[in-house]
Amino acid sequence: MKLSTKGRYAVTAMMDLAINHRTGPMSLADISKNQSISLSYLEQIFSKLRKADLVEGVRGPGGGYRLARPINQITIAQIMQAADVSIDSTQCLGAEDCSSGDRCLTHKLWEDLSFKLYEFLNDITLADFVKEPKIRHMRMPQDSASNYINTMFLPISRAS
Amino acid sequence: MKLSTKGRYAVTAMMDLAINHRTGPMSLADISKNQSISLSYLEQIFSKLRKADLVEGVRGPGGGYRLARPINQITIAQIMQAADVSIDSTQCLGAEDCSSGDRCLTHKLWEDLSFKLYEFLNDITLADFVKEPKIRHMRMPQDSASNYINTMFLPISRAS
DNA sequence: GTAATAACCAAGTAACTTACTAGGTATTAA
DNA sequence: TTAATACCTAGTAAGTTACTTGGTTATTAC
Repeated sequence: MKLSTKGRYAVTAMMDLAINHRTGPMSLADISKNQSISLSYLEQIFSKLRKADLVEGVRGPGGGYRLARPINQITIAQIMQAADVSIDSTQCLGAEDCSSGDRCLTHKLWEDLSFKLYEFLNDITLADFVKEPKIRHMRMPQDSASNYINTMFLPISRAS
Repeated sequence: MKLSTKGRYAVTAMMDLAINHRTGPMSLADISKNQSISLSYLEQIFSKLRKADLVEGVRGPGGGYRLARPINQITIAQIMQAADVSIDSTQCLGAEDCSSGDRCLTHKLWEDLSFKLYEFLNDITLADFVKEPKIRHMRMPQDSASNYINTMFLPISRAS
C-alpha cells in the first residue's frame, strides 16, 4: 500500500462513484472529465478495482461502473490495496525468526506501525464521506491544516 | 508523504537510533548492517533527516548520528515528510475556489482524508515504540493481522 | 602530525513505477 | 446497424528508487 497519486486517483474516483451511486452506473468518461485523469489510465485502475470486487462494469450505452458493495462496506484500505502495484516481501516474509533478535527488531516495530495504519484506513469507508442527498464533510480544523495538506498528498506536477 | 520503502527505511533507521540513543551516536555503518541498506543510500536519507532537524551528525571516530530531539518529540509523520521527495501541487493549490463546486468535491474529500491520516501519524512518536531499558511492543492481534501486513508495507523485491 | 574513522557531498545508473497514448475487441442500448 | 461503453494489450517518456563510485572535510587516537 502506498499513498501516492495512483492511490489518490483510485480513492477519489471511488468517491465519485459513491456520490453518484443512486443514478445508475457512471462512465469512466465522466470520471475522466471530473478528475482530469486520462481515460485509459482510469481503465487500468478500474480493471484492478473490478478484480478486487470493489466495482462492477456495465457495458453498452448508458453503461459504466457502479460500486459492487454498499458504500459502508468499502474501505479506503481496500481501495488502496487494490490500486497499488503488487508488493512482494523478500526480507523476513513476516516470519517470527527473521535473523533472530535485535537485527530484526525495527522490522517488527515497522509491522506494528503498518498494522495500526491499516486498521485506521480500514475503519474509514466511503460512507464516511458521502451522505445523501448532501455531502457531509468530515470535520477538520481550517487554517492550521492547510499548510500540511498542500505538501502531502497532492500530485506531482508534470510537464505535458 | 508516501508509504514506500524509502519512508520505511527512514522510519526504521530512526527507530534504531531511538533504541540506541543512550549509548552515544550511532554510525551509519552500523545501521547499514542492521537494516541491510546500502551505506550511501542511508547517507542520502540522513542528509534529509538532518536538514529537517531530526538528527545531528557527529564527525570523526566514534561519531555517527543521534536524535536531535527527545524521542517523544519526533513523530512518524515528520520522518516520512522529511524522507520523501518534495511534492508539488499543481491542481488547486488548496485554494477554496478550485474550479468551483462539484468538480473539485472529491478533491476536498481527499484532503479531509489526508489530514486525518496526517493527524494519526503525527500522533505517533518514536517514544511509542521504544521504552527503556526494554522495548515495548504495541499490542497487535496475531494471526488475522499477519496476512495483511505481509502484503502491505514490505519492500519490493528486486533482482540484483 | 599522521592515520583512521566517520560525516558529508556530487554525479551517475539500471530497474522500476507512473501516467499516459494508441489501437484494438466485446457487449449492449437505441 | 450504429454508437456508446467496457475491456484488453502493447508501448513510452519522465520520474523515482536504490545503489555505486569517488571524492572532501572534521575529529579522534596513536
